[in-house]
Amino acid sequence: MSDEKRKTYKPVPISGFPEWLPEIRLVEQGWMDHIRRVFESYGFCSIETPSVEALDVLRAKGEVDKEIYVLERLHRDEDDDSEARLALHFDQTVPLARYTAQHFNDLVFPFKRYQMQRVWRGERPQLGREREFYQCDIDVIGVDHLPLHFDAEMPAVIYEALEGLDIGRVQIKVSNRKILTGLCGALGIADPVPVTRMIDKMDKIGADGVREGLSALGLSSAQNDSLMALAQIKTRDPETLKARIESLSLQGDDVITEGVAELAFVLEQLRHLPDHAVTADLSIVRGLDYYTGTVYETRLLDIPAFTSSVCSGGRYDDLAGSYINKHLPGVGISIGLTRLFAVLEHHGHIKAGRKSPADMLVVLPAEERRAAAAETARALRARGYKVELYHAPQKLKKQLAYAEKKGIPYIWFPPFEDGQGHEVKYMTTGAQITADPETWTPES
RNA sequence: GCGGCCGUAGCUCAGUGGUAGAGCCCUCGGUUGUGGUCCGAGUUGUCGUGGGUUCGAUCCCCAUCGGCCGCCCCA
Repeated sequence: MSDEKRKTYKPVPISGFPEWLPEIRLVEQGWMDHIRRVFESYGFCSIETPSVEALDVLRAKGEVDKEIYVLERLHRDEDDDSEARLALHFDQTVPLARYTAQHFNDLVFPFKRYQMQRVWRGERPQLGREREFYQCDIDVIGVDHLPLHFDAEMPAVIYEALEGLDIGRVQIKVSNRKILTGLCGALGIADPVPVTRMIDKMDKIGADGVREGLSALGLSSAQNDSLMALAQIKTRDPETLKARIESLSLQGDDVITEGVAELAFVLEQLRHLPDHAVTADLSIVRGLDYYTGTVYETRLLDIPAFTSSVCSGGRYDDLAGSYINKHLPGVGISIGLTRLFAVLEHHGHIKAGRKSPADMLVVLPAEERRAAAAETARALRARGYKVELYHAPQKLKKQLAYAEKKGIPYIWFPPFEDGQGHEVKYMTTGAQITADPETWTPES
């Protein structure tokens, strides 16, 4: 190295592409492990699809409005069209559709799978809105028919997954699109999309805001009143739900009746969850156009700073119609893991873990003792501990400070001289006792 | 894609028309086999980039890039 200062690129974070320090990553990893365990406990199997799909596949469902990252080889021959254009997937539903169609004959239906992968969207980054983020999806796909039972299983799974993350009380809001779209039809509203989108903002801009918005869309005050009366229904009791819909005098519309029955069934199946955990909320619609029945959204009740949904999904009539000539209805829900994690981290709700996964640091007393210390470390590892052997025979002050900074809770002292025994030090209390690497277990 | 705010050490920020500081962090030391506290010493910046005004700009003006927030949409 010369005296002259080397030229360096200033390292800067890439906006929208989050990364964590080890002590935060440890927590995120713990979350993923927990979520995975819950998913598997309900029998969902894991699949992983490539980061990329053919661009045509991603666009097959008509969602061209998504900002898609296209993959390009630097040395691609300009005229070479032999390779399909690839792009990073923006969700896990489209890849699932392609996957299901492709492996249709080898899959067992109803196909229950989970998928925890990164997805990419080129939208403007903001807090809780990244360009690269993890989604944890569960979906169930049926052939021709999919029992409503699964619509009720989704919130049950998600409640368990989120409830174990130490993020306070979680509430899953459930609705059924048939009710609101049925009402739009009954009211003679030609294009229900802008109307439902406005109603979906209830949480954000309030009832008055929605009412104004609906008027601005050109609805009559009678239409407005009907919609608002419906959209403000919020209950977790199926009987109350039915009663309140009946009081709106909407009988006779088959679509609405069907939607109410489905939603009531879902609520009924979720009675085992705590009171706060589930509610029907008729203002929930979801933006995605392919949802046809049950829809979900999730709120954190104890963290007011977190206003957006951390987990949402719904039922769709036909998952893979673009890829296979079969009728495959499904229902799915997705945890926006990175959004959830990043926002909570930003607001100081994530308690940092340790900077190292190691349970203990084995001290290296002197170079001549390295072989013996390494043997001690192996013995402890063989008993299931995560063990780091200090790398150099430096002053103990340095070795202990190293362990302290990394948050390693136990220091193991192998013999410094022949004939001596082992000792272990508890960093939390400072206590140090003699111990045998073959039998020692930490006092709880 | 549209609108607003902001760009000074790794981080949080102060500061002045005459080429810069604090706290935290980091490194080393306070002798002989033991961390966290305390004390002492030390390193770090093209003051986002380019141009203009000026004898002189980090500070004034213009542009540009970048970041953050809101909207759209959504996890």
